[in-house]
Amino acid sequence: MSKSNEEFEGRKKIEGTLLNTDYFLREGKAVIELFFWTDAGKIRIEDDNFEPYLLVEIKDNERIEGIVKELEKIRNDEKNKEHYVTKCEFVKRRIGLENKEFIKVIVNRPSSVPALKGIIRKTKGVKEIYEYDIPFAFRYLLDKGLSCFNDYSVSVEEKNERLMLKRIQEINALNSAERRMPNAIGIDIETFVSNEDEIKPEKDPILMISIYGEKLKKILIAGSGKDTEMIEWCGNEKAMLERLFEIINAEQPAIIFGYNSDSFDMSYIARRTELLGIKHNEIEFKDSSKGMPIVKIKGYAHIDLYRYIRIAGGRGLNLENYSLDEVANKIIGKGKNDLNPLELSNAWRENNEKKIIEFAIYNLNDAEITYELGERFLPSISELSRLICLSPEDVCRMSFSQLVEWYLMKRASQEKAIIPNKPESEESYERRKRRFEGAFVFQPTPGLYDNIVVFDFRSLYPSIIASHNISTETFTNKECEDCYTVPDKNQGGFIKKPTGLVSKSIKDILKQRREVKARLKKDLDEHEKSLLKAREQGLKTLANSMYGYLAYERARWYCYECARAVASFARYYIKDVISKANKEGFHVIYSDTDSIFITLKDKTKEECIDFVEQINKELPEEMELEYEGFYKRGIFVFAKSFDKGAKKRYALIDEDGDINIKGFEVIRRNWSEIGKRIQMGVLRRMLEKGNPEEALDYLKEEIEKIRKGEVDFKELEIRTKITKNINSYANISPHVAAAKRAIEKRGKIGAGSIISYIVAKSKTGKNERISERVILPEECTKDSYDENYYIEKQIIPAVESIFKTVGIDIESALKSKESQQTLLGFYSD
DNA sequence: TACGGGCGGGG
DNA sequence: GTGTACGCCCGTA
Repeated sequence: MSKSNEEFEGRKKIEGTLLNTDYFLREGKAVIELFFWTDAGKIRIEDDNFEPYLLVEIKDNERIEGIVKELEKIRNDEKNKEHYVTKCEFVKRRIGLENKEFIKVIVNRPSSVPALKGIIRKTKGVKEIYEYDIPFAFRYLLDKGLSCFNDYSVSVEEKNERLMLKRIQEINALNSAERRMPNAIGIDIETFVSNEDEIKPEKDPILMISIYGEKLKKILIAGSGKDTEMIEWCGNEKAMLERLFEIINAEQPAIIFGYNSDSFDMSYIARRTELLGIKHNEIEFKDSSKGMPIVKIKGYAHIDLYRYIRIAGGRGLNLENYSLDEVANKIIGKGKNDLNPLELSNAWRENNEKKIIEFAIYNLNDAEITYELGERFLPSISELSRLICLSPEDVCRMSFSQLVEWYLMKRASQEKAIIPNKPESEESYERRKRRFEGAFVFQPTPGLYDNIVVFDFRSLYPSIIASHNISTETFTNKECEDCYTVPDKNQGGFIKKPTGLVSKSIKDILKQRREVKARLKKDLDEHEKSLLKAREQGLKTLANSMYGYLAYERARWYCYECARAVASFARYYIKDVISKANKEGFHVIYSDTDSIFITLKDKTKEECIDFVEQINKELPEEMELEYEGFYKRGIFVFAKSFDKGAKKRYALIDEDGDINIKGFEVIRRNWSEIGKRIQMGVLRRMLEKGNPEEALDYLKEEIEKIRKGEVDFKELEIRTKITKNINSYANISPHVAAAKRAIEKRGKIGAGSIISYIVAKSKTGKNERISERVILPEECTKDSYDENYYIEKQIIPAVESIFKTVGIDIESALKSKESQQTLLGFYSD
């Protein structure tokens, strides 16, 4: 049928990106609503042609007609709500390895599923019920094979000014480069604070709200003043909130970004709106939880970046904490303005317009960095959303295990396999107690090594799952010929055919990832590149989370035997490589989980590469040992209080002089900069020339400088976070003492702020506790800081194990050269 | 050593 | 609403 014909029949076609879905009830019947982002903005389309259901497994040898008759009689009316079974249909599903017929029990409305599930389960002849806890909007996407952030062409019919869905079809033509990106805004609020320990919407009003979008930069203030292009003085809070809804309604952003906005901004706005009796049709908040709040806004994708970054997005970014300032600095290179938001209340009381405007700018800056963080993370969120078939506001609040689970639910649905039920809480509790042996770590012999080659298995755990058909339904305890047998004895095995759901999913993820990586090698524009990178990351996340998911006690596809087997295969393969390497005359110095470190000695790099090739010929198809790199030197240090090498604590230097450090605590906040710097300096000198004496000379020079007062005081600062009100600390630790001192000198310091202090010499000569000797950075002078504290408590511990590794006892080395100076035993704490 | 409870971010 | 985070740190028995 041609396009004009369709239009002639009262239909029209809309092309757009699916953003999210929801549903509501009209005359007791569920109506799905789909929100699309199109060239003309946001469009809402309804579909009232989808019914809620659950699946029933029938007991063997039961007469199916009799059961259907019973099921169709089920009715349970409560509190003005009627719940009943409308009809039954027969469907084929795979359960475990078996194909069976199930009864699809269709009910009158979504909430009838939980309302009736108990009665249905107890009906005579019913063995088990399934898929009774799948959210309705997700069920719709699954059954229709739709996914958020995909592009669709939709035929719609206009009915009572509503657009009703008639046909929907994916448009494959739009590749990532052409994909439209939805418009978004960032939001941030500032509130009045009457008591800093307890900020509640019941007593403290919102003072200002900032909205930041590509073309929108606005600060609304709940007071009176002179408007500017950016600042709108709304008179009072009620008018300000009404104005906020008006702006959002006019702007129609697809996405609203906030930072900690589930717990704070959005729930605060929702609560104040309620308290002030503001009527608004534009925005509907749905606080959908009892514990930690989740605020959903109907028709908008509200994304709380704090949650996303905390759970998923912030991995591997070396964040000290998840404050907006820290996160924004690390990710987009700019942070919050230097202003204490608590002081806004004072400015407000004093009606200090100039100061209030300063805070307004501060407020907008927060909305701006929130928006920019959102822009940065939207590709990952949208790609995960596409991959898993969930709305962006759902994926951004999920843990890795949940992401994996929803992905498997999608895959199961595509394969017409039954989605297993969640475990009861007792079952989860029992599962939690089960342990198994983890990864293999080779205890290194401490020392400095030359010419190190590192190999590692590419995606070791995922590739093991893929190549041994490890899946919940393929595990078997029986002896079988056509099986992958777990290397550890009496741990069963996995049948080779058919491919299990978990294994098949991961195989597919790995394949997709290889394809994306191949595409990324081509010359692409920035937009497409960022989307493909995000997809690649999303696939990696899913693949790497599968192993943990199998052992996760609340997983639907939980499989203790599978997780145990993955670890067992991993140990088997890595040990196999180690023994083969040793047999070939390589010297293995270290190995951890999926990597192997060898020293070349009389071998060449080429021989190493040949060795890897040989190993790969013998490995299963999905598995691969990779040549990771060559390092000209490496140091493996002693473990604290052990006479053996520490696992996971080493440093390597490559041929370009870049140092790769593992396990040295160089990034801890409560270490002074000087300790970190000297540790790094010592490591560098050891690794560059392989000469410990040079490192020792460097250390002595640095210690000499500390003694002479030739240090940058900034390097002496120790930073610790004040987590609660300063008066509620029972023990006065150094940072609390510092905070008290700072309050005396500079005024209030709230919970959550980071306090910096420096340890000073005793003034009385009595050697008091550190907490009695802390000073603030601005008080520090050449003579005031305690050089012995820094040398013994900050420098020595940082380098001690490094020197011990090369046979230098740092205490005696320093003592002998510093003649009279006794370094240790001097200090008691 | 096990566990129970609270916190994180936000103002 | 066909779904209820989670991992860490602290104090206490």
